[in-house]
Amino acid sequence: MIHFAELFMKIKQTLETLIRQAMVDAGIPEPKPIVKQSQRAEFGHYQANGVMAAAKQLKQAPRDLAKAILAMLPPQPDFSFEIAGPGFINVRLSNDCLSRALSQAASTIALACPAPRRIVVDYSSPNLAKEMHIGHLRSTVIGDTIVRVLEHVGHTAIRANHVGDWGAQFGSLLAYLAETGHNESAQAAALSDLEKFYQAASKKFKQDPEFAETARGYVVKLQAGDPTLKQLWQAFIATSMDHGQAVYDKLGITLSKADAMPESQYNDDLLPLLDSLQNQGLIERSDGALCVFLDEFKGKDGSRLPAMVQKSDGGFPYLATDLAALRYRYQTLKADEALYVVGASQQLHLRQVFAVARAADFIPEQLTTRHLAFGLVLKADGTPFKTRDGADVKLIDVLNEAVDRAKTLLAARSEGLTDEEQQVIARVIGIGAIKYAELQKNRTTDYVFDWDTMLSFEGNTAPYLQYAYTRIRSLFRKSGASPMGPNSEVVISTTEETALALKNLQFQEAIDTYLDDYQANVLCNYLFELAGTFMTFYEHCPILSENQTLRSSRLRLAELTADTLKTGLGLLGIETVERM
RNA sequence: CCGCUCGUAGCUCAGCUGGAUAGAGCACCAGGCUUCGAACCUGGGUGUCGGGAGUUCGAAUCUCUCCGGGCGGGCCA
Repeated sequence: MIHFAELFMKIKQTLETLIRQAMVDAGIPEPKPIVKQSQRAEFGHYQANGVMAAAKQLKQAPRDLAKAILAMLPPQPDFSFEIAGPGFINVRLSNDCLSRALSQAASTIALACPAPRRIVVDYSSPNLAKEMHIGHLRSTVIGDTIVRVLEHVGHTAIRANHVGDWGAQFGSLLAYLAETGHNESAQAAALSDLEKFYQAASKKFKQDPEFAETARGYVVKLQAGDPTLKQLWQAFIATSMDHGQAVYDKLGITLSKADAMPESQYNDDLLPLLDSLQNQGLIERSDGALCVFLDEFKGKDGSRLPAMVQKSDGGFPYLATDLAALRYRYQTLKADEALYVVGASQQLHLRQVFAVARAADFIPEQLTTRHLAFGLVLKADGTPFKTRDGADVKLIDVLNEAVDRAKTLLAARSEGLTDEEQQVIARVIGIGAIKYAELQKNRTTDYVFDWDTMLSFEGNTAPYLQYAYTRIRSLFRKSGASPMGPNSEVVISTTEETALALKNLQFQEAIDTYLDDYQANVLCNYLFELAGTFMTFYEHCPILSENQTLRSSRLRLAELTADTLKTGLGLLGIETVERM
């Protein structure tokens, strides 16, 4: 008999353990059961694929070995096993087992994490002095999902917003303002004005070598602590941070100003860091700059790839800052793990950061570092997402458009909603659609941003999931039923009920799979399947017209589904509404 | 030239610690609302899994090679 309190939503693990033991008992030295959810209903609910490989090793007939393994299993009233094909073991859970698992389930909330870790998640990381643009969407949304899930399963997630407040871009901005006499007005300027200055400045930086030289001088002056420049700079930062927070609030991102760990905060660490590298003999002067050359970045032809830690003019490139930041994550934040939600274009850079930090012993072996890369945001025609004149699309404009579009669609479909309700619902749907469209695709590839797809309200979209949720809520409104609660009985007789019960019980497995590689599409697909399974159940299984036992059982099944949907969407940072 | 990454249905994408007949959504076609919300459900798929070779009982998945796209490769970040 299975102890549900322990195995609830850990079906796969339970089977894995069970079958592994049976394989050992059947004389297999190092068994790999390879338990997976079955792809087809005819192959049961789960299948173990490991018998064939083991049979090969032992030089036995696979089906005979499968039979021997099953013979080693203690009696299993909850599972039925079947040998199929060349030697698969197909497993089916009994309806009674599913029913008991659900009846004893307090909710679909995950179990406590057995080994909590401190995990720093670097995400969003906008450059200050500019408005946030569409390019910041991916890191922000992907990263926010990661911290939500980590916290959900009991880890300590430390949000790290590595905002760019300190570098050459500020040098050219300050130089430009000084040259054009805009210093006074810039002090009080809105961010959009600052951005214009910034664009003009970076254009000049590229075209005018003399100006570029001046700009670099300003960086050095700023880094040396020039009071006038510093005051101006602080005004820029404050304006930018306000803007950033407004975008986060609108997008429903859990970042706050307190999570900002700006580049400038590592300013005082850079020289000591350089010293440390020097003392360890890792530094080499090359063309006037200080570089670290590691063997692992050597080309086949012997060419060496430098990791530059100080420029020839004495300034520090971002590698130096990122090294200091990584060391800070270990020394000060006491991280067990550092995740970087940063674009794929930074792959080489981050590999260098990790490698140099390890070579210099800034971080210990057991601290795991991971670059969670993602691709670009493209338009439907496959070109980068820019305005017609090639400028970055402002993130706040995208969010507003999403809400506007959702409101239009809502007005055409919904009845009986007040303007105020429509406003709220349009925000939840519009923002949810953007986030879901982003998360639903594989993180690593480029992503096509398409309004019509994400807001079509059909197919694998946030509105479909939100709609499934409102249907369940409506059921409870309609019936006047009070919440069923954890101990209400679930009876399962139809295939639709079996499917829905099983799906609900697989929530934790979806989360586990997500945590392997932080691919949110795993969670999205799970929720989409859950919603689809519910819709099928809903169409085929009458609820309110049934007798008391069946009625409350099915209401409970619906309620559990609503809980799972709401929790799951919540992990993706997507809200639900009672009606839409 | 070197490195990383991707190439799966008309389109957007899953599947990749090797497993059964490669799956979804969109679009398209045909059905289903006097009954719990039809933003839904049911049925309809002849795909060189970029090409080739290799490893294996078995390859979309692993290895090699070629082709094609994207992104990187010392003084921007």
